[in-house]
Amino acid sequence: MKRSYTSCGELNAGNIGDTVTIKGWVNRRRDHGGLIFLDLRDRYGITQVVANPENAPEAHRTAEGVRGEFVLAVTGEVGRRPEGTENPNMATGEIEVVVSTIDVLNPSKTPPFYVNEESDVDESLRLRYRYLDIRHPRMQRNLRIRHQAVKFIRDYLDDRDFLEIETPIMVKSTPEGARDYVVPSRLYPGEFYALPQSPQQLKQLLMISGVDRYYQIARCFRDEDLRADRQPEFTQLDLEMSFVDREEVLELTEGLFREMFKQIAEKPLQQTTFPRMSYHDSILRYGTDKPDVRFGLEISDVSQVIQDSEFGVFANTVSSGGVVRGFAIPGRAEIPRSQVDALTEAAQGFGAKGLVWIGLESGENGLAARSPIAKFLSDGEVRGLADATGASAGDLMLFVADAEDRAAEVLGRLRNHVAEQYNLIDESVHAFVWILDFPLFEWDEDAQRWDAAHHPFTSPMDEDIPYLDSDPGRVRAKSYDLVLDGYELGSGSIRIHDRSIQNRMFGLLGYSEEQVEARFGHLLRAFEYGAPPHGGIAPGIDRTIMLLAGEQNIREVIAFPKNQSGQDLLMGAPSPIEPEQLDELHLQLNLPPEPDEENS
RNA sequence: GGAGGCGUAGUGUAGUGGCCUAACACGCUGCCCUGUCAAGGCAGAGAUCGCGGGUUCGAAUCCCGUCGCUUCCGCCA
Repeated sequence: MKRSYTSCGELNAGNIGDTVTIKGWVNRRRDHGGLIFLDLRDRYGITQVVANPENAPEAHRTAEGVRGEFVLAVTGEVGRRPEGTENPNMATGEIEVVVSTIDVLNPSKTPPFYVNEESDVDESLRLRYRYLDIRHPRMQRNLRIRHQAVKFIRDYLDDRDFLEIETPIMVKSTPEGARDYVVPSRLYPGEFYALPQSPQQLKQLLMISGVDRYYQIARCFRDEDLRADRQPEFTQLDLEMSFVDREEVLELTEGLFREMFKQIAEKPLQQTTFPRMSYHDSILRYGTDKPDVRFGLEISDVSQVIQDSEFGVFANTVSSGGVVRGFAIPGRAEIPRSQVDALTEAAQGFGAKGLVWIGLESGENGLAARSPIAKFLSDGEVRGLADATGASAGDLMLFVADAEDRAAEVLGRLRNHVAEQYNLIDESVHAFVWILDFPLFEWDEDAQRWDAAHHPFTSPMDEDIPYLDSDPGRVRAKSYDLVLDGYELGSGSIRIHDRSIQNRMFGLLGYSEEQVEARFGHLLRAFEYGAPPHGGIAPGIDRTIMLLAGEQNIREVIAFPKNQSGQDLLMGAPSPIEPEQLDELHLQLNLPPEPDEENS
């Protein structure tokens, strides 16, 4: 149904002569003593209103008392602005509403920050007054993009026979994974519901239920510390399909994201067919399982090249089982000392023992090295390093010698750091990439046992099943991560539907039969009644929208987010509850001691 | 839990040992002003420089502690 009044964005020259009523907030007021101009703002735009004391003395008197953010209903005739006073910067700049009456629907206090311009205001203040912050075009746009993306997802999946099904928010606590948020039970003293970390088990049950293609825009909860891309409650596109292999999940997901970005994103995709990379390759070439492939600086292993080097650090690292890896920065051979020091410091901050740099110059016999370790390097080694990293004269090579996983991590982070530092990221595109063939298990050093890398229902690759008992670290999973611009958007896998393999998984993870029964009994019983092969994925909605909107922080695409300390500054949560509420829930508080206030 | 950055009128910033009785812009209040659109002009109010302690003849400025925000590490099957 059309609204009964006119919005602030729709009037144009075609409406000249119409009598209209527009409603909205006062964006700006310009008082000329005689004429008063008011810019009225709503979601759809801004329209100039002019109050003339000669035509409408009463309305003019009202306009004198109006201030920013007052809510008005203005009635008047749409007029063409006088020759020479049109504003080409405004969508409605050809016209104005010549006031006959102004109705102040509500006054406003002076806002604590500017609503009529974008400025870099302290985020706590924005969050405390989020309802004012959301009046900004930036937030309006972000929330609109979010709506469009979610609507696109629903339409796309609806076209492909998916059913959207809601699963409970109050579920059962499982000690797996992240810390649970829990809800005390009034009816069962001492017992608790948990909020879902994801609807993982429920969607698998829906597959057994014959739903066959399920999705949900699912709210998930994890009681872990926050980051720029992590909130304690967040939204996933949770989806699952029956009778599919990995390829079908990848194709469905890839199609969805490709079309969604084509329709909504402002930037094109670097490649419309998402590149695929094994976990192993990603760690080797990018030092991370969520590579940003919008820039080069690819990492190479040069251990073979310098294993016999006279430079002891290199040779010794390799002979003791470590690696030497590095990458080249094009055109930076002449790097000043201060920048070398800064890079070294950064690398050490990432966990490196040190950083070797080699500037390549053209010399008499080909390449010459400018480096503190130049005197230890043969011409052949310099050439070998250049070949391995793809460097040529004028480029700067950086190397780290360490244990394999440490070297990979340091270089991965250094690669991102350098790209940012030297502006090497192609910000004009989005780059998706699939990371495949993750290991099924990770070794938990603290607990001295194998842990599920994804979750315990992830299927091993068929050809790796023989190594389940003999060499668990070698077993690859039928799992996959969708990565965009260096952010992990989501993970998925083909699940185990074979009870005997599931039992072997639990055995390897060190669960006793009692633990298995207590945690997963319901799911395993369901698997005994005809579970179809199935698999799915769960991309994060907030991160996707963040990247679609070009934001650096998911709080910018969430209407009412928590701050980094996990507080809702607008509502004031968390907060104490009444003793009566505690009693009803059979709870007693066991608070940490108050900090000593004697010295304050 | 750890590391870095930040904290000065309502907002954004300047000021890094005395010239600070803390400056500038916007906002706010009052007056003037009939074609502005970041309107303009004049006048004015508004800050115990996050908080506490210390060094010093003297601290927004240096030191110590503490609190808040933020980014990262740990954590996030």
